[in-house]
Amino acid sequence: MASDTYNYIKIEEKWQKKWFEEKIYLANKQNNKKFFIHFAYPGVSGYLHVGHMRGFTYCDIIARYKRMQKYDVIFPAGFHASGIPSIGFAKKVERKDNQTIKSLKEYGLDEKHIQKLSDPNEVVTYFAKVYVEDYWKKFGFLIDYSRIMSTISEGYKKFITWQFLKLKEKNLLIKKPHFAPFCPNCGPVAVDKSETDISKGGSSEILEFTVIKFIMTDKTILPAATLRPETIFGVTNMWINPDVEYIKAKIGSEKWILSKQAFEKLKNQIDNVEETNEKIKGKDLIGNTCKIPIIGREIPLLSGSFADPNVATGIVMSVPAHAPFDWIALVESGENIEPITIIDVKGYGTNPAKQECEKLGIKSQNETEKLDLATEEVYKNEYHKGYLNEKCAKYAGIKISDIKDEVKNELINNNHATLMREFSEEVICRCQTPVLIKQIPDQWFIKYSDIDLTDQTKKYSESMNIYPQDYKNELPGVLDWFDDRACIRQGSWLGTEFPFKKGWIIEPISDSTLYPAYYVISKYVNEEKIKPSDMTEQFFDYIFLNKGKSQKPIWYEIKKDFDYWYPVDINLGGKEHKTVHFPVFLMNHVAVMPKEKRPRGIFVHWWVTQKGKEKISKSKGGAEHIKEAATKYGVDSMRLYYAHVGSPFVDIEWDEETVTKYKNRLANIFKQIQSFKELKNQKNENLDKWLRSNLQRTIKKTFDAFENFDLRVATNEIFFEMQKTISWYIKRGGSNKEIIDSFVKNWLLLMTPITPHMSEELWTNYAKSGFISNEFYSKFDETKISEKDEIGEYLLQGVTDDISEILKVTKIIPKKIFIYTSPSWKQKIFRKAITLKSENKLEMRMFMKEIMSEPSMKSNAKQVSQYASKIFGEVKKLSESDKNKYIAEINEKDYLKSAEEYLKKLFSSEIKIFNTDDKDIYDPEGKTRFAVPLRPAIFIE
RNA sequence: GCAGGGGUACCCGAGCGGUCAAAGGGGCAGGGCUUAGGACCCUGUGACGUAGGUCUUCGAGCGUUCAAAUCGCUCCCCCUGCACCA
Repeated sequence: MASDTYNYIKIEEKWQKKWFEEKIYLANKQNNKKFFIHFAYPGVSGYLHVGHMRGFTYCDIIARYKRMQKYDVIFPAGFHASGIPSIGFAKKVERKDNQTIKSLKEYGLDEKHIQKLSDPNEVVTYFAKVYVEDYWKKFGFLIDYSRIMSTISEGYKKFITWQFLKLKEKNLLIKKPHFAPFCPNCGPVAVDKSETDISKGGSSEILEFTVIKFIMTDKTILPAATLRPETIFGVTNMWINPDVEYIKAKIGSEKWILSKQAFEKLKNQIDNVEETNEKIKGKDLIGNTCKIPIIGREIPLLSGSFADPNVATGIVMSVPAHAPFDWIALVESGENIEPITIIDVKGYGTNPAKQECEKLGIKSQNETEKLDLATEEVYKNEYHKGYLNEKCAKYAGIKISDIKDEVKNELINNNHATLMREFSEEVICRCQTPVLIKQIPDQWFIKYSDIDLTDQTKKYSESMNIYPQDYKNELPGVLDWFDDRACIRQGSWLGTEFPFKKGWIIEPISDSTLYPAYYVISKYVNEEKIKPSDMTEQFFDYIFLNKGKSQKPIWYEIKKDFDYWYPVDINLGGKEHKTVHFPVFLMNHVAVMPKEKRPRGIFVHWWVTQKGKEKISKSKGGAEHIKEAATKYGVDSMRLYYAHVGSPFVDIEWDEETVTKYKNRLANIFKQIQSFKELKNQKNENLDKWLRSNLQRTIKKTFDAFENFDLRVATNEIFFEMQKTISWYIKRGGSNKEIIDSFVKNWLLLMTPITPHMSEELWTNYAKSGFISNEFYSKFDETKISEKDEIGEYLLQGVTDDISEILKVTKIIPKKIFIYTSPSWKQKIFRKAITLKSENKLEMRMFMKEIMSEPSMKSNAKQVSQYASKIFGEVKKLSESDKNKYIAEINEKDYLKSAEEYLKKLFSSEIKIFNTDDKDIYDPEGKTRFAVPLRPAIFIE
């Protein structure tokens, strides 16, 4: 294979081997300025796909850029192994889940190894290796691999234990009852969109019903569950499903009638619940009456088939004036009951429910879809615009949005009601059992609602570098909204035992808030310079809080490290972390760490999705294995793809063809750079200076973009603009070895953070020694900027465009092209105007006077005044950069002459270049009069 | 309802007061290279135009400005989170 072919597989392997053998990734204290970057470590839940690599790649790009800017970069990584994912994975292996076994086999594991993975700890060990070897190293990441850690390691657990001791000290651990999803079979489960624990209902939410105790004549309680307790004043009747067999239960000292299903749920939520053997058919209840608590009004029990025994208590209170379901059921029942309107809303008459039903043409309680719509509409209007009316006694005149909780609390406080939690949709556990909501009487929480903590964090976040800006603006709101978080779980979870309650495990969000600090220590643990058993409270207090004294020399060494590297400069994570991980990351730092150790920056990136904005997933295809993709497209191509295909702050769609295009582009650049070797060395003063100048401008632009973590802009400059620039230079006939060399050298340096492997290869080809990854950037050199030559090329570009345009329109095949640059008097006038404008003194009368004061102008007064007035308006509109262009002293004729050969070739025509001031100009059509500065006149024959 | 983000040429997407008929891809059309190959290169791709021009366009409509895709207001539509919905 020829050396100029882009054999990315070989190249990537070769350089990774070298980097990792020489451990160039180690964080060293050398330059006295440091940069700490890390990504939100991944959970260990199985093989990752190409989407995950986006954020990791951003991190490596930034880290590599910073190290080339002479920062001591520390870029550590680890695994979030706590929680259930790895247990879930092990369980799947144990029960021989087809998908799982298949994927493991595809990855090349043998039976024996697969068997081992029924142990969660083995799962973590295995995937930790896959992540490091097959993902991170394959992508050439200069992660400090000496610091790799996992959240279930002994050392880490010590660290988390310490953190919770500190939280307790600060009174940020509190105890209160909690209601959590629970599977009777498997214990606690997490209900979230990823559905790791469950097989159905991931988007379900926990609703809080108020169960109002209606009293029957024999004192039995008829508990009606509602989300709108304030409507109690408008209740006209109850709905009982005639086809359901209800049961009687003892709740405390009370006797309740409710559905069997409701009872099963309540058993987990309320104490002293006991089933009796008594049952009663729904239809037997109908016809009885009961009393509304507080109000005492007596109401009938009617037949309502829509009362679902699976929802809440199975018994529904009827508010026909405000609930469309109730209204329609009432109409259908044929009962002569008058709805009671208790909420006045602008835009509604006396019966909002009826009104909405009529609007939507609802005729029957079976039209649930329409009824849901109507309900939503009524509620929306009432909640925001409604006031309780005079029928609501002391609550009259109060806005619904303000009253809701008040009514609820009064009912509860007077034992007229209680609460019941219920999922908004059915949730089924992985084991196929329905998930319930269970009360945990004294759950521990981290008190994120703490006002002082919240305020401090909000205030601090203002001083941080947060990307994108939108998130920075959003963050204070998120911090306010963030409520206490239950921080321990009981069940089969991996993690650290909670120091204040035996057998309970700290849950995974709470154990990953301060973890970047542990990267400083993990190195010493990995190297066995300190044993987890030595990592006591005093140890961490000393390292992190500067409390107490160093008890061993190694303590001092670690502390020096911590003080050098900490705080975090950038914590980078996907948008899913915006409302969970990042807020707790900040709040814990603010709560526990000294002020100067608080994080300095957060970078949020969006996702890689599949076509149609679907979240990438294996079942829907497109989730290419990272290892395969790396072979298919090349790692550098993928890095370039991530960096360039979209802004970091939008979702991008994974598209194989697009990745292929990037691969081709890289191959082109690779070949192009190789081809420069064959150029003959030849100078071309103007052009050379132009290239040199352009290079510096690009460097400036690229650095600026990188400094703002504007990776896409930087990448665009490097891989698109720079290629255009050098192509133009070559096309124009540029061939100066020294200049090209310097351009290429800088180009390769700039490319390195994004496509490090290719850069290394070309760097060696260019007979440079050492790793380009270890090189430093040279500073932007303003002295190499040559405005004149930049303008010259701008002029030339304009001339060629104009000629092309003329040729296109006239369809002439040119024999001779005449170019006339503008006469000096026009240039003078133009410059004059610009100067005056810059001084803010451009005014017509003065302008003319000043021009005419020159004798040479007077002799040409007519043309001069014509031109001056024409230019007057134009100059007023000029932008700053245009002004610079026009004011520069450039000999247009000479510049164009230097490009004569190029023009000749380009148009296959003879080229004649004149200045309008020249004598004996050939100008049969008097085109010279059109010549203006930087816009020569053209005549073609 | 609250909060946030959007609507840009055939498509994806950048731009976010003048350098914008609007980057960059892709698609399409033509040409080149060639073992005429889905690789690569060049040209074109709003309309009109036999001289470098003119006209119309950045969801819709008003407005601010010498100047608006870019700023303000109103409206329509899409997405995300939260709230809410027996």
